[in-house]
Formats: sequence, structure tokens, C-alpha cells
Amino acid sequence: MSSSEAKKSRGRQRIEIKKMCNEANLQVTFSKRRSGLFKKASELSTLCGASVALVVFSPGKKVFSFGHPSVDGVIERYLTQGPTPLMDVQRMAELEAERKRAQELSGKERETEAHLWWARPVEGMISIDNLYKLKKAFE
Amino acid sequence: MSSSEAKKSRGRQRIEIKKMCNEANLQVTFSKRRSGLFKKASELSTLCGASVALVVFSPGKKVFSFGHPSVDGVIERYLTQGPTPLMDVQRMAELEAERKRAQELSGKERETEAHLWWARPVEGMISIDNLYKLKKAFE
DNA sequence: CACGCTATTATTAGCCT
DNA sequence: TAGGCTAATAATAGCGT
Repeated sequence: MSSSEAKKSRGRQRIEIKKMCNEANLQVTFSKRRSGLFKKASELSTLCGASVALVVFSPGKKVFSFGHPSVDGVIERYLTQGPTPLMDVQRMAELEAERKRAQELSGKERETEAHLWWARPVEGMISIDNLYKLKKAFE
Repeated sequence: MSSSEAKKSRGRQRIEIKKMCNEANLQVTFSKRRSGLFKKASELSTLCGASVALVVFSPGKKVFSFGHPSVDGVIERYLTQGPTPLMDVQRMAELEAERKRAQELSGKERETEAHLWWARPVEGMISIDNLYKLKKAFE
């Protein structure tokens, strides 16, 4: 501020919605816009009582998620009520068996960061993985 | 417009982020904010090259979704790499390969399909309860 | 019920610290 | 790398059509 007439800031500038070239800037923009996006998502669910699931992978592979009532719950509804038709019991039994086998192979849970209070409030109790495979099977 | 000095509009008013009481207004707000949310999601994926999956169920049970490169692809990554129990190396390799393949296939045909290409309402015909019954039936 | 309009609020790009 | 600041752009609540 040595200059008595230096402008404090150029303020917000219009940008084109295209892949950002500057890597450093991209990182900052990602963080800021991600926050805004999750806020909007939570507001929509609160204001309108809508169910929302939002999952975002950063360019650096980190994952962020928000869900109301829960990510897994909404995903389950999506996979179940989506374009996929109902499946037969036969196929379900097969996949259920595989699920149990896989469950034995995997012993632990993955804990990720939880800075954001609105992120992943509840852990799904139903085997989402199983449901997903069911859906995949019918495609 | 009989009054020559009638104000055109009170403009945007501050609102509290709580469940809206007025049903009619809620419907309008849901539509507007849903559009904004999906736009923000698409902008984030475009600007930063982030993978995004967004699923919204309206109070009226209709479902809207957006995904980049695809909803299913991102959900798969979430279910695989996310909070869900990890699986054996064999299966992870399979999913990894499939993800890469899916990534290459994307970005090839995805342009302006219609007005809001990123918002596709889908008819939900299957209830979650049906799935539960089916699951219990075979259990 | 979906759009169009506009005054305001909300979000954020570019800088600085 | 992560937070503030501020000027501008973007989103939108309340009304009309």
C-alpha cells in the first residue's frame, strides 16, 4: 500500500468455463468452488427437503462427499429406482454369496477426512456394493 | 400496472436456510436452485477436470442426476475407493482397468443434447421396499 | 406451471499476507 | 498451502405474465 492510490483489488473477473491452464490457480479455484457447491447442495436439501448425494474427486484423487440423509442411502435409491429394471432372485443369490466372500477378504474400513460437518453424516448399513453389482449385472 | 409508480419488483430477499413452509414456493425454489446446483457442478468438473456425481430426489420423488465422466463411473470409484470396505487386489485391478477404459470413452460424445443436458429426470418405478422384500425373500 | 424481470444477496477471481 | 479482502460477476426471491 505504499502507493496512495493503489487499488486494493481488481475484484472478481469474468472467466470462461473451460479447463483451467494454470495449475496453481486451478487448485485454489477447485477448493473455493467445491466449498460453494457443497454449500448449495446442503441448502437445497434443507430448504426443500430433497435427498441429495454429491461425490467429487479432486484432480489429486482426493474424494469429497455430501449426502442427505446419507450418500449411500441416496445412491442406493438411485441405483434401485433408476433405469434398471427389477432383478430376479436367482441372480441376487449369486451376488449375495459373492458379497459375503468379499466381506471376509476385506477386514477394515477406510477413514477419510471429515472437516466438513455436512459430509457423510451416516454410514449406510446395507451392502451398497452388492446393490451396485446387481445393477451392473443387468446392464 | 394501473399504478404509474408501482415498483417492478422487491428484488431478491434474504431467506433463512430452513425447511420452507409454503408448498407452492418450495416447488419453485427447488426447480431454480436445482438448476443452479447442477450448473455449478458442471462448471467445477469443466474448470478443474474433477470427477463429479450428483443425484437429487425431488420431494415429488423424481430423480435428477449429473455425472462427469458419468454418474455410475464416479459412484463406482466412490464405492470402491471411498468409505466402503476395501476389497481384494484382484477385484481392484479389474475395476481400475474398467475405470480407465470408461474415462477414455467419455469426452467423445457429450455435447449440447438439449437445453439442460446435465439434468435428466428419470422415472422411478421401483421402490426400495420392493428390493428389501426381495432380498429378505431369498434370505 | 414455466418463464421473464429486477433489486438484492451470494459467490468468487485476482491479490495479498 | 491456506486464509482474508474487495470489486465484480452470478444466482435468485418475489412478482408478473
